Amino acid sequence: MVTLREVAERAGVSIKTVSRIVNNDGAVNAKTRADVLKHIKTSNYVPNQAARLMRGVESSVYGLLTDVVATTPYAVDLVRGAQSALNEQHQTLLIASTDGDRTREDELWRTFRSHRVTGVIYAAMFHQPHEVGRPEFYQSIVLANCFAPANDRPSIVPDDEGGGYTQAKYLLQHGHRRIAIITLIPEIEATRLRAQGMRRAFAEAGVSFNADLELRGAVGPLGQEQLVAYEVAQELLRKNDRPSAIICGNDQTALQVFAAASSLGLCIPQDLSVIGFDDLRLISEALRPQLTTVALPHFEMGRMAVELTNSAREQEEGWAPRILVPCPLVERQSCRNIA
Amino acid sequence: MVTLREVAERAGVSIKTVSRIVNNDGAVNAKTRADVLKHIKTSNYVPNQAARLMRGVESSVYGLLTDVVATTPYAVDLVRGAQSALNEQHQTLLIASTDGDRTREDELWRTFRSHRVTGVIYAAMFHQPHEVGRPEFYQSIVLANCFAPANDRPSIVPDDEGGGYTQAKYLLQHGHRRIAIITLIPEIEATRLRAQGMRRAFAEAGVSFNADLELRGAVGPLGQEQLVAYEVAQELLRKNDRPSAIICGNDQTALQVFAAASSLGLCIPQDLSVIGFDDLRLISEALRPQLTTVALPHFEMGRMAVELTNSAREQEEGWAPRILVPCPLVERQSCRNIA
DNA sequence: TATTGTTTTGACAACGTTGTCATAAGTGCG
DNA sequence: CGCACTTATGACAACGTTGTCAAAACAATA
Repeated sequence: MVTLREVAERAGVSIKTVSRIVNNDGAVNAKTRADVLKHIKTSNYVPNQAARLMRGVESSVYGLLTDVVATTPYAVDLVRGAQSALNEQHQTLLIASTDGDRTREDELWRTFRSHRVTGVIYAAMFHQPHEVGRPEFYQSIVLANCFAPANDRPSIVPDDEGGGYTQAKYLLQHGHRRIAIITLIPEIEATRLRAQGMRRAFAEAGVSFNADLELRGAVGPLGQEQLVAYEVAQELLRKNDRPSAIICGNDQTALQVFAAASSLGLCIPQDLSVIGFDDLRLISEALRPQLTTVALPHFEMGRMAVELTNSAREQEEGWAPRILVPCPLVERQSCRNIA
Repeated sequence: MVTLREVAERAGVSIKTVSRIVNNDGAVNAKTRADVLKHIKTSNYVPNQAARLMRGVESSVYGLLTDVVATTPYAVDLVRGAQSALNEQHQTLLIASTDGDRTREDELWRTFRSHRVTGVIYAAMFHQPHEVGRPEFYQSIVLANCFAPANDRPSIVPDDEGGGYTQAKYLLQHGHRRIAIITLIPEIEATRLRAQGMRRAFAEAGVSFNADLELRGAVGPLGQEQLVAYEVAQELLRKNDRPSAIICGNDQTALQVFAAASSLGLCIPQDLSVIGFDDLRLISEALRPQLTTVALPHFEMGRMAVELTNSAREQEEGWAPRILVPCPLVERQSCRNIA
């Protein structure tokens, strides 16, 4: 691998001069610069980051630590968002996954530290509390899609309460009164928050909330849950007083509701309105009719996490903002007005 | 950040002794080791990878360079597969995405080089040829889901021909004769290869292949194509001599075929058999009936890419294997026997 | 005890870069 | 020409680690 020294020898100048040119730093004679640049090109010189790091220059690498998030398609947008923000700073991303294993998590914190990464984003699959392994290691840790129980780490989470509110309000505004809800598993924070938001919307609209119509669309332990939305929806829709609309915990659930409806000869949105959550375009845009849903802004969360990492570094001990990212409505064709 | 020197001072030994203990290298007195280990623990010492790298130790980082693959849910499994293989070697993964921009790609090759990554996996979104930017830089580049036009780089690609064969053969074996095909866009290698495989299956079964039933399910430029499978399927299924089965280019297409069928009151699999491609479980397992499909083994490809990277390093110039990963059938409930 | 062999330890250089400081070369002015 | 000042360049140390080699400590043997 070509080094500064070699380039310097070939160009007949000192190492330092080449260094200056590579880093655009300090005054260099235009003629010298042009000449050295030529040699840099032809010799394919690339600076050695390790050597720079040793001199105390800040590493140009960020770490992304995930639990099982990398297993899910949701992750993609978060990573993409982070990358997009990092590109602008000419930084790259070191990624690793704990697979939910605490020992492995500790190990990975050490690995990141040994690489002297500039900052770390810890992203969780589910919006839930998470205690960071060794908080003393870093200034710049940001939690994404989860938060520190003691609120001593900056975090960035979706506004699930607002998302639930948006779902319910949208249907209420369209004249629906008999609205069923098919939820995610109750263990996760999102489920509780969204239910809260929905209740707020119902209350605002002066519509009484019918708890009988709130059903679980997934069962089983967190991370290995099974979708039962199809069966749940079928049961709901077979009733005489079937709901005119269904709020889904995610777009996959909505997909199953679509299937259940068509199995009973019901048309969407004529006979039933359906609203999803996540905006997994793979599903929401492929469905016919296309799915009206509330977007979980993973891309934005990834971007913001990086930005927050930068400011986290300068922040005072103990002060830890929790940023709520709004979940916007994405209106398509799966809901109708029944006013 | 604590250094070897500091630990050595506290423990009252030389730097080298601590180094030996950290690396489990060379003979150290048991008593000394125990004592030093204690100091390593309490001082939270973590070795500085940059300094190691400078001494010529091989970097413990691999690079994953993608075109737009990180944008797609398919990517997730590839990354996961790569990570799974790397975990076993205590290596981590540096990732970056070119977004299809050639200049950026060159830049990223340089970035990876400056980090002295051990090997690089270049993963493409579509199975297609790709000329690696600066082949002279690395020994250990492996292409995943794409291949070098000159065949001078090892690559690892799905066996699309076999996948197409599997799809067609499965339906033929189940007694179907009138089989429609809804393809991906023709620009990608996969489309051509799968068609080839299907023809082989038809020929083997002695069934004549009806080109009229082969239709495009997506239109538009590569990377921004639009799904029109719903409309295409509706048209197909309205005909008097409608097919008894449809082969889909991916699971999203199958999703649209499901929707088209139910819009016409047709039941799957009673009235129509559907087989997908990819096995995006998000879709294939959520659909009702669950989707019979052919899996695109991204996880395996990621794993194998890493392994191939290791052997690529020792390989001779010019010799470049192209490894085909089989695409296995995943049998679920969307096809029926009409024998 | 002297000798040999083995185990354990440490001094020192080197990796490639950048910051500090000094020197050399060039420029303008009285 | 001498002086101050600016611009351009280089010598050298330092970052934290590991490989090389030598020395020290200890054990075993004659």
